[in-house]
Amino acid sequence: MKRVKVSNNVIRRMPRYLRKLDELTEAGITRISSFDLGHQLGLTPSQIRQDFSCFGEFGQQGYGYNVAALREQVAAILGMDRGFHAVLIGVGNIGRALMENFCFSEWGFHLLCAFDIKPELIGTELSGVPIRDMAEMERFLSDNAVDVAVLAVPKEAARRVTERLTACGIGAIWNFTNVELTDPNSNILVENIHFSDSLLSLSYFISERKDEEAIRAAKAEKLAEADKQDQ
Amino acid sequence: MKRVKVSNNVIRRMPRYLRKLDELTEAGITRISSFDLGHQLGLTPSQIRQDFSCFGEFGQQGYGYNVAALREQVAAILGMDRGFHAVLIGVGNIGRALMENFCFSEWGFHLLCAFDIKPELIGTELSGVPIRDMAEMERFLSDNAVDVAVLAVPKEAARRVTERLTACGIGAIWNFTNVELTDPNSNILVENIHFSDSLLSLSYFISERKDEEAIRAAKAEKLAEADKQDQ
DNA sequence: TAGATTGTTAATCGATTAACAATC
DNA sequence: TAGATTGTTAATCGATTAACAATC
Repeated sequence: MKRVKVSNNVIRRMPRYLRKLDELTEAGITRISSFDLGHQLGLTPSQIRQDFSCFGEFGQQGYGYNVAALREQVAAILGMDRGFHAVLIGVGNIGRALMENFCFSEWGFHLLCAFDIKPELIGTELSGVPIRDMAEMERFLSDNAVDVAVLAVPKEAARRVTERLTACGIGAIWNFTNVELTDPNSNILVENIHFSDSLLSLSYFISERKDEEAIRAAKAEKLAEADKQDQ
Repeated sequence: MKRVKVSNNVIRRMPRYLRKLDELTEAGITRISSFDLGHQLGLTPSQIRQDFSCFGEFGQQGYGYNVAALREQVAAILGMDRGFHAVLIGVGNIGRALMENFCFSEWGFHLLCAFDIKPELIGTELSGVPIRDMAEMERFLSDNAVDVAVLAVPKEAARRVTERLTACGIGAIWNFTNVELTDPNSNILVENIHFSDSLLSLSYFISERKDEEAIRAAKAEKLAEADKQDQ
């Protein structure tokens, strides 16, 4: 597989391709053209072909793409076959929801264990994943090759825990706290799930639409009034 | 406030500005230049100024931006002062986590109620929010002005519930299911929280970095070998 | 006033789209 | 073979960056 520098936009589209390809597989569809795939995702055929061509030649002239083969290629591009190791920090509501509902292995990850400070949780298991004492985190991280720390601690603890993780030399953080961890000096990879950013973007779009509707309504009313005066 | 067509990228940066401005406020900082703000967010001063200039003139030559005033402008841009109404569909782990931990009102939203099908939940409250029977959803939506449905049902139910919501004429969905709801025919606003997309993007970046490291290591080894043969 | 910093126009850069030869 | 559709090159479009006059 090619690995040239690929733009962020392309990379962010890859998981969507994966999801769509899985959906097609489930629907029993075995081949698809860039035209149809683009149509289903709201993208142009050109973009589909450009995106995949960043990584190799996965299609066939006159045929299109084989769904199963393309799915495997996308999975490989995303690193789903690498078996990365993750640990979860913080077994609050979000942490528990992740352990109980989010299937790490479906995406190629192994969740080794979780950490928390609550004594009643320490030593127990959830969905087969052991919960350890937060105090043992450093030791565990030095004894085990861990690729990602899933950060699900309360807001107030976010920075302190991040410092500890950085000190351990962790390479990546999947950040569920509403704290901006991005640090220009650090080269740790941070991927954020910012619920509030997402909701506020939606809030913007709803506002925009309401304003547009209000303008349309005002125009319509003005028109109706003008009509009435004309008569 | 201006409301010209603003690009998606600009809008997605607004919530980050809001967060940073809140952080500055908490730290007691009352003014900031585009240079400093950009530095703290990893953006150029030009971009900061361009972004805000989409909505008006919020700064002052020779001074910069007043943190509190800018924060209020950004909040208004995002529609945080509009008091949008939301309902939650599905009180599983994610739904419960949202009710217990996510402060809708902090972002200007009112969570009116939640819906579920489990009899033991119906009629109870969580964080002061009543849980109703899913069967009453249509009636509730026609009796109340609801701007957003927060979709947190199991994967299998996602499409069916979306159809019901669309039939009710709901304007926006905040989608926590791992299902691609985007429908080219519908003009419903959909904002996705796709955990797996986020993790897979991170997976890509980790893979990329590991590959780069492997290449570097291979080069170093080759060099060392060449050196040994030279001696 | 002098220094700082904005808002905006112009220049650059990068991403998307279109076009088409290659070929299954 | 003819039709379909790729991969890639060139053209277009849009977003970011740089520059600078305006002005606090």
